[in-house]
Amino acid sequence: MKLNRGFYEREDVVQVAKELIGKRLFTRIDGDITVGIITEVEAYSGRNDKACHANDGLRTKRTEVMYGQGGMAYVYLCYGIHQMFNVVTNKEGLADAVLVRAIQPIKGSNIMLSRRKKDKIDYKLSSGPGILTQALGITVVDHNTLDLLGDNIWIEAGEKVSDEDIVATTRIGIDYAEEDALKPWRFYLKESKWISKK
DNA sequence: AATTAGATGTTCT
DNA sequence: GAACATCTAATTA
Repeated sequence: MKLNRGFYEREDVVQVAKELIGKRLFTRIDGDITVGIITEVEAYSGRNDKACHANDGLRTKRTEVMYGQGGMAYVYLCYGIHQMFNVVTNKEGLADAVLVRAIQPIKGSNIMLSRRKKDKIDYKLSSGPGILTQALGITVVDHNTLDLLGDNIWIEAGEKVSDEDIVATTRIGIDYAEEDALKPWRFYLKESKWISKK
């Protein structure tokens, strides 16, 4: 069962981010379906969060998707090389998003291996924001602004995860965000090996 | 094991 | 022109 619109449209991004841990992320590209369990995420808020691209009402071509309704995909290019996949949350006009940073492959790992040009299945296959998109075949041109209730990319419920199994810590790569860099808005599965960084 | 350099496009100064 | 929600391979210890 796909997660419904109401899941994404809730007000508290941090809560949505935490609940995305353990969910299953699907992509279907040219008929090939690949699936991974979400093991690591970060929350970004459009208000009072200097780390967010759309902080303080900043509206550009790139950030426009985040102002749309919850449940859309925000994919952007980072450092000119890596594509990053985010889930847009909150209602229209409020630019919040959750960055998916790592997944554990559960279906189509052979396809992921060939997309990543690897021959071994380990955490380097899909743990890290720039490489999980490679593994799942997510790109800016194909997936930015797509609806996660559609048939190309979507999220379904998975195993139940309790709060004690989730670690909350600071986000990565956002030192420029001053005091907001200290927010414990990164979440990951405590016992999982599929984590970009402990 | 830890650090460094290089790749490279979009956005903002 | 600088900074950036990063990854990899090469170098140093």
